[in-house]
Amino acid sequence: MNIGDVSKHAGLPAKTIRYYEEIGLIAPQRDPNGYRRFREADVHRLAFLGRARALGFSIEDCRSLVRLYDDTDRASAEVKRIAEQHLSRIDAKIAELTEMRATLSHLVSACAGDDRPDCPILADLAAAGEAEPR
Amino acid sequence: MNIGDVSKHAGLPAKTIRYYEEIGLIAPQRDPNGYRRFREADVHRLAFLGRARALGFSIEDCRSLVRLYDDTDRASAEVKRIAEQHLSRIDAKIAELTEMRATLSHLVSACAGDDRPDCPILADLAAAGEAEPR
DNA sequence: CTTGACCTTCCCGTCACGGGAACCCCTATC
DNA sequence: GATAGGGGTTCCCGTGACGGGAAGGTCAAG
Repeated sequence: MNIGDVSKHAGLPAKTIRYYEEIGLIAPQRDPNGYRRFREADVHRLAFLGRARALGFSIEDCRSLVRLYDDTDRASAEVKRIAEQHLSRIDAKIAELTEMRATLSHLVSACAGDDRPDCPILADLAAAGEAEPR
Repeated sequence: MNIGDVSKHAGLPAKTIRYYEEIGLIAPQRDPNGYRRFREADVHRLAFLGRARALGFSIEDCRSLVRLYDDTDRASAEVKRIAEQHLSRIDAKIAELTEMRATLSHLVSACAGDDRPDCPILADLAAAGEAEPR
Protein backbone atom coordinates (compact mmCIF):
# COMPACT_ATOMS: atom_id res chain seq x y z
CA MET A 1 0.00 0.00 0.00
CA ASN A 2 1.12 3.53 -0.73
CA ILE A 3 0.70 6.42 1.63
CA GLY A 4 -2.54 7.65 0.06
CA ASP A 5 -4.37 4.39 0.62
CA VAL A 6 -2.98 4.07 4.12
CA SER A 7 -4.15 7.58 4.81
CA LYS A 8 -7.71 6.57 3.97
CA HIS A 9 -7.55 3.29 5.87
CA ALA A 10 -6.00 4.71 9.02
CA GLY A 11 -7.86 8.01 8.85
CA LEU A 12 -4.69 10.04 9.14
CA PRO A 13 -3.38 12.72 6.76
CA ALA A 14 -0.34 11.72 4.71
CA LYS A 15 1.59 14.56 6.33
CA THR A 16 0.94 13.05 9.71
CA ILE A 17 2.07 9.61 8.59
CA ARG A 18 5.32 11.02 7.24
CA TYR A 19 5.80 12.90 10.48
CA TYR A 20 5.28 9.72 12.49
CA GLU A 21 7.94 8.04 10.44
CA GLU A 22 10.27 10.98 10.95
CA ILE A 23 9.98 10.77 14.72
CA GLY A 24 10.30 7.01 14.70
CA LEU A 25 6.78 5.89 15.53
CA ILE A 26 6.63 3.76 12.39
CA ALA A 27 9.22 2.43 9.97
CA PRO A 28 7.63 1.49 6.65
CA GLN A 29 9.74 -0.12 3.95
CA ARG A 30 10.56 1.58 0.69
CA ASP A 31 9.91 0.57 -2.88
CA PRO A 32 12.79 0.86 -5.35
CA ASN A 33 11.27 4.12 -6.57
CA GLY A 34 11.47 5.64 -3.11
CA TYR A 35 7.78 5.36 -2.27
CA ARG A 36 6.90 4.17 1.20
CA ARG A 37 5.44 0.70 1.23
CA PHE A 38 3.11 -0.05 4.14
CA ARG A 39 2.25 -3.55 5.27
CA GLU A 40 -0.72 -4.64 7.36
CA ALA A 41 1.21 -4.19 10.61
CA ASP A 42 2.07 -0.59 9.68
CA VAL A 43 -1.52 0.24 8.90
CA HIS A 44 -2.67 -1.33 12.14
CA ARG A 45 -0.08 0.57 14.09
CA LEU A 46 -1.15 3.84 12.48
CA ALA A 47 -4.75 3.16 13.36
CA PHE A 48 -3.62 2.49 16.93
CA LEU A 49 -1.78 5.80 16.98
CA GLY A 50 -4.71 7.65 15.50
CA ARG A 51 -7.01 6.30 18.16
CA ALA A 52 -4.57 7.15 20.94
CA ARG A 53 -4.18 10.68 19.59
CA ALA A 54 -7.96 11.00 19.37
CA LEU A 55 -8.08 10.22 23.08
CA GLY A 56 -5.69 13.10 23.61
CA PHE A 57 -2.54 11.16 24.42
CA SER A 58 0.64 13.08 23.63
CA ILE A 59 3.07 11.78 21.05
CA GLU A 60 5.41 10.69 23.82
CA ASP A 61 2.56 8.81 25.51
CA CYS A 62 1.82 7.21 22.16
CA ARG A 63 5.43 6.17 21.87
CA SER A 64 5.19 4.44 25.24
CA LEU A 65 1.84 2.88 24.41
CA VAL A 66 2.99 1.29 21.16
CA ARG A 67 6.11 0.06 22.89
CA LEU A 68 3.96 -1.58 25.54
CA TYR A 69 1.62 -2.90 22.90
CA ASP A 70 4.54 -4.56 21.14
CA ASP A 71 5.87 -5.96 24.40
CA THR A 72 3.91 -9.08 25.26
CA ASP A 73 5.72 -9.21 28.60
CA ARG A 74 4.31 -5.84 29.61
CA ALA A 75 2.57 -5.22 32.91
CA SER A 76 -0.88 -3.69 32.45
CA ALA A 77 -0.05 -1.51 35.44
CA GLU A 78 2.32 0.47 33.26
CA VAL A 79 -0.37 1.12 30.68
CA LYS A 80 -2.83 2.04 33.37
CA ARG A 81 -0.40 4.48 34.92
CA ILE A 82 -0.01 6.33 31.63
CA ALA A 83 -3.74 6.46 31.13
CA GLU A 84 -4.35 7.66 34.68
CA GLN A 85 -1.81 10.43 34.32
CA HIS A 86 -3.45 11.50 31.10
CA LEU A 87 -6.83 11.34 32.75
CA SER A 88 -5.71 13.65 35.52
CA ARG A 89 -4.29 16.11 32.98
CA ILE A 90 -7.65 16.06 31.26
CA ASP A 91 -9.43 16.65 34.55
CA ALA A 92 -7.14 19.57 35.30
CA LYS A 93 -7.81 21.06 31.87
CA ILE A 94 -11.55 20.61 32.23
CA ALA A 95 -11.44 22.29 35.63
CA GLU A 96 -9.47 25.21 34.21
CA LEU A 97 -11.83 25.64 31.29
CA THR A 98 -14.88 25.29 33.50
CA GLU A 99 -13.64 28.10 35.69
CA MET A 100 -12.98 30.31 32.68
CA ARG A 101 -16.39 29.43 31.40
CA ALA A 102 -18.07 30.44 34.64
CA THR A 103 -16.41 33.84 34.74
CA LEU A 104 -16.94 34.50 31.05
CA SER A 105 -20.51 33.35 31.09
CA HIS A 106 -21.24 35.66 34.00
CA LEU A 107 -19.66 38.62 32.23
CA VAL A 108 -21.38 37.90 28.93
CA SER A 109 -24.79 37.76 30.50
CA ALA A 110 -24.11 41.05 32.28
CA CYS A 111 -23.25 42.80 29.03
CA ALA A 112 -26.05 44.60 27.24
CA GLY A 113 -24.50 43.95 23.83
CA ASP A 114 -25.96 47.06 22.26
CA ASP A 115 -24.42 50.11 20.61
CA ARG A 116 -23.54 51.82 23.86
CA PRO A 117 -19.94 51.72 25.10
CA ASP A 118 -20.62 50.60 28.69
CA CYS A 119 -19.41 47.07 29.03
CA PRO A 120 -18.97 44.97 32.18
CA ILE A 121 -16.64 42.65 30.29
CA LEU A 122 -14.13 45.39 29.61
CA ALA A 123 -14.72 46.79 33.08
CA ASP A 124 -13.82 43.45 34.62
CA LEU A 125 -10.69 43.08 32.52
CA ALA A 126 -9.63 46.59 33.43
CA ALA A 127 -10.45 46.33 37.12
CA ALA A 128 -8.81 42.96 37.73
CA GLY A 129 -6.10 43.11 40.36
CA GLU A 130 -7.48 46.25 41.94
CA ALA A 131 -8.81 46.20 45.45
CA GLU A 132 -12.42 45.18 45.88
CA PRO A 133 -14.55 48.00 47.28
CA ARG A 134 -15.94 47.10 50.67
CA MET B 1 9.30 51.85 35.93
CA ASN B 2 11.62 49.29 34.43
CA ILE B 3 10.52 45.96 33.11
CA GLY B 4 11.29 44.04 36.29
CA ASP B 5 9.00 46.17 38.42
CA VAL B 6 6.28 46.08 35.80
CA SER B 7 6.59 42.33 35.70
CA LYS B 8 5.82 42.16 39.40
CA HIS B 9 2.99 44.68 39.23
CA ALA B 10 1.26 43.18 36.22
CA GLY B 11 2.05 39.60 37.11
CA LEU B 12 3.57 38.85 33.72
CA PRO B 13 7.07 37.53 32.95
CA ALA B 14 9.46 40.04 31.43
CA LYS B 15 9.73 37.81 28.37
CA THR B 16 6.00 38.08 27.85
CA ILE B 17 6.07 41.85 28.17
CA ARG B 18 8.83 42.13 25.56
CA TYR B 19 6.85 39.82 23.32
CA TYR B 20 3.75 41.96 23.69
CA GLU B 21 5.77 44.97 22.64
CA GLU B 22 7.17 43.08 19.67
CA ILE B 23 3.69 42.21 18.37
CA GLY B 24 2.43 45.71 19.00
CA LEU B 25 0.17 45.20 22.00
CA ILE B 26 2.05 47.81 23.99
CA ALA B 27 4.48 50.58 23.08
CA PRO B 28 6.52 51.66 26.10
CA GLN B 29 8.94 54.54 25.79
CA ARG B 30 12.69 54.16 26.04
CA ASP B 31 15.20 55.70 28.36
CA PRO B 32 18.38 57.12 26.82
CA ASN B 33 20.20 53.96 27.88
CA GLY B 34 17.81 51.80 25.87
CA TYR B 35 15.79 50.52 28.83
CA ARG B 36 12.04 50.34 28.38
CA ARG B 37 10.23 52.92 30.49
CA PHE B 38 6.68 52.01 31.48
CA ARG B 39 4.11 54.53 32.57
CA GLU B 40 0.92 53.91 34.53
CA ALA B 41 -1.11 53.38 31.37
CA ASP B 42 1.31 50.72 30.15
CA VAL B 43 1.14 48.84 33.42
CA HIS B 44 -2.63 49.03 33.42
CA ARG B 45 -2.79 47.78 29.88
CA LEU B 46 -0.51 44.86 30.69
CA ALA B 47 -2.70 43.90 33.64
CA PHE B 48 -5.68 44.05 31.30
CA LEU B 49 -3.91 41.76 28.86
CA GLY B 50 -2.87 39.38 31.61
CA ARG B 51 -6.42 39.09 32.79
CA ALA B 52 -7.75 38.54 29.27
CA ARG B 53 -5.13 35.85 28.64
CA ALA B 54 -6.04 34.21 31.96
CA LEU B 55 -9.60 33.98 30.68
CA GLY B 56 -8.23 32.14 27.67
CA PHE B 57 -8.62 34.84 25.04
CA SER B 58 -6.20 34.50 22.15
CA ILE B 59 -3.65 37.18 21.44
CA GLU B 60 -5.72 38.35 18.48
CA ASP B 61 -8.80 38.56 20.69
CA CYS B 62 -6.72 40.54 23.16
CA ARG B 63 -5.70 42.89 20.40
CA SER B 64 -9.33 43.50 19.58
CA LEU B 65 -10.28 43.87 23.23
CA VAL B 66 -7.67 46.52 23.98
CA ARG B 67 -8.63 48.36 20.82
CA LEU B 68 -12.25 48.37 21.98
CA TYR B 69 -11.19 49.36 25.47
CA ASP B 70 -9.33 52.35 24.06
CA ASP B 71 -12.25 53.30 21.85
CA THR B 72 -14.78 55.19 23.95
CA ASP B 73 -17.17 55.13 20.98
CA ARG B 74 -17.25 51.34 20.98
CA ALA B 75 -20.45 49.33 20.94
CA SER B 76 -20.59 46.81 23.76
CA ALA B 77 -22.13 44.42 21.24
CA GLU B 78 -18.75 44.05 19.63
CA VAL B 79 -17.10 43.11 22.91
CA LYS B 80 -19.90 40.72 23.69
CA ARG B 81 -19.56 39.04 20.34
CA ILE B 82 -15.88 38.32 20.93
CA ALA B 83 -16.61 36.97 24.38
CA GLU B 84 -19.44 34.80 23.10
CA GLN B 85 -17.30 33.33 20.37
CA HIS B 86 -14.62 32.55 22.90
CA LEU B 87 -17.23 31.05 25.20
CA SER B 88 -18.43 28.72 22.48
CA ARG B 89 -14.87 27.66 21.74
CA ILE B 90 -14.46 26.87 25.41
CA ASP B 91 -17.69 24.90 25.42
CA ALA B 92 -16.54 22.92 22.41
CA LYS B 93 -13.23 22.19 24.09
CA ILE B 94 -14.93 21.13 27.31
CA ALA B 95 -17.24 18.85 25.38
CA GLU B 96 -14.31 17.28 23.57
CA LEU B 97 -12.37 16.74 26.78
CA THR B 98 -15.42 15.40 28.56
CA GLU B 99 -15.90 12.81 25.90
CA MET B 100 -12.25 11.78 26.05
CA ARG B 101 -12.56 11.61 29.80
CA ALA B 102 -15.56 9.30 29.63
CA THR B 103 -13.86 6.84 27.31
CA LEU B 104 -10.59 6.94 29.18
CA SER B 105 -12.19 6.64 32.56
CA HIS B 106 -14.12 3.61 31.40
CA LEU B 107 -10.97 1.97 30.06
CA VAL B 108 -8.91 2.76 33.12
CA SER B 109 -11.43 1.25 35.48
CA ALA B 110 -11.56 -1.88 33.32
CA CYS B 111 -7.79 -2.34 33.51
CA ALA B 112 -6.48 -4.56 36.28
CA GLY B 113 -3.24 -2.60 36.55
CA ASP B 114 -1.20 -5.53 37.73
CA ASP B 115 1.86 -7.33 36.35
CA ARG B 116 -0.06 -9.32 33.77
CA PRO B 117 -0.02 -8.18 30.13
CA ASP B 118 -3.77 -8.30 29.46
CA CYS B 119 -5.00 -4.75 29.12
CA PRO B 120 -8.37 -3.47 27.92
CA ILE B 121 -6.83 -0.07 27.25
CA LEU B 122 -4.39 -1.44 24.67
CA ALA B 123 -7.09 -3.76 23.36
CA ASP B 124 -9.38 -0.80 22.74
CA LEU B 125 -6.68 1.22 21.01
CA ALA B 126 -5.84 -1.76 18.83
CA ALA B 127 -9.41 -2.72 18.04
CA ALA B 128 -10.63 0.74 17.19
CA GLY B 129 -11.99 0.98 13.69
CA GLU B 130 -12.65 -2.71 13.44
CA ALA B 131 -16.18 -4.03 13.15
CA GLU B 132 -18.01 -4.51 16.39
CA PRO B 133 -18.89 -8.17 17.01
CA ARG B 134 -22.63 -8.70 17.17
C1' DC C 1 3.52 11.99 -25.77
C1' DT C 2 1.14 14.30 -22.72
C1' DT C 3 -1.90 14.72 -18.93
C1' DG C 4 -2.98 14.21 -14.34
C1' DA C 5 -2.71 11.93 -10.09
C1' DC C 6 0.31 10.24 -7.24
C1' DC C 7 4.69 10.32 -4.57
C1' DT C 8 9.22 12.48 -2.68
C1' DT C 9 12.08 15.95 0.14
C1' DC C 10 12.66 20.48 1.97
C1' DC C 11 11.50 24.60 4.20
C1' DC C 12 8.55 27.84 6.50
C1' DG C 13 4.54 28.91 9.58
C1' DT C 14 1.60 27.96 13.42
C1' DC C 15 0.76 29.91 18.98
C1' DA C 16 2.54 32.27 22.84
C1' DC C 17 6.01 32.45 24.71
C1' DG C 18 10.72 30.13 27.52
C1' DG C 19 15.78 29.32 27.78
C1' DG C 20 20.04 30.82 27.20
C1' DA C 21 24.04 33.30 25.10
C1' DA C 22 26.49 37.51 24.61
C1' DC C 23 26.65 41.90 25.87
C1' DC C 24 25.51 46.76 28.15
C1' DC C 25 24.24 49.71 32.44
C1' DC C 26 24.20 51.16 37.13
C1' DT C 27 25.21 51.03 41.98
C1' DA C 28 27.76 49.58 45.93
C1' DT C 29 31.65 48.03 48.03
C1' DC C 30 36.65 47.11 48.77
C1' DG D 1 39.90 52.42 40.38
C1' DA D 2 38.62 47.68 40.06
C1' DT D 3 35.14 44.57 40.76
C1' DA D 4 30.95 42.15 41.90
C1' DG D 5 26.11 41.95 41.58
C1' DG D 6 21.83 42.57 39.75
C1' DG D 7 19.48 44.91 36.61
C1' DG D 8 18.62 45.59 31.46
C1' DT D 9 19.16 44.66 26.00
C1' DT D 10 19.02 41.91 21.48
C1' DC D 11 19.22 37.64 19.05
C1' DC D 12 18.41 32.95 18.11
C1' DC D 13 16.63 28.40 18.94
C1' DG D 14 13.06 25.25 20.83
C1' DT D 15 8.39 23.91 22.05
C1' DG D 16 3.86 20.16 19.92
C1' DA D 17 2.08 18.17 16.25
C1' DC D 18 1.61 18.87 12.43
C1' DG D 19 -0.21 22.01 7.71
C1' DG D 20 0.88 24.55 3.41
C1' DG D 21 3.25 24.88 -0.49
C1' DA D 22 7.28 24.63 -3.74
C1' DA D 23 10.13 21.89 -6.76
C1' DG D 24 10.64 17.77 -8.75
C1' DG D 25 10.38 12.34 -9.62
C1' DT D 26 6.97 8.23 -10.97
C1' DC D 27 3.33 5.86 -12.97
C1' DA D 28 -0.96 4.44 -15.54
C1' DA D 29 -4.29 6.04 -18.99
C1' DG D 30 -5.59 8.04 -23.17
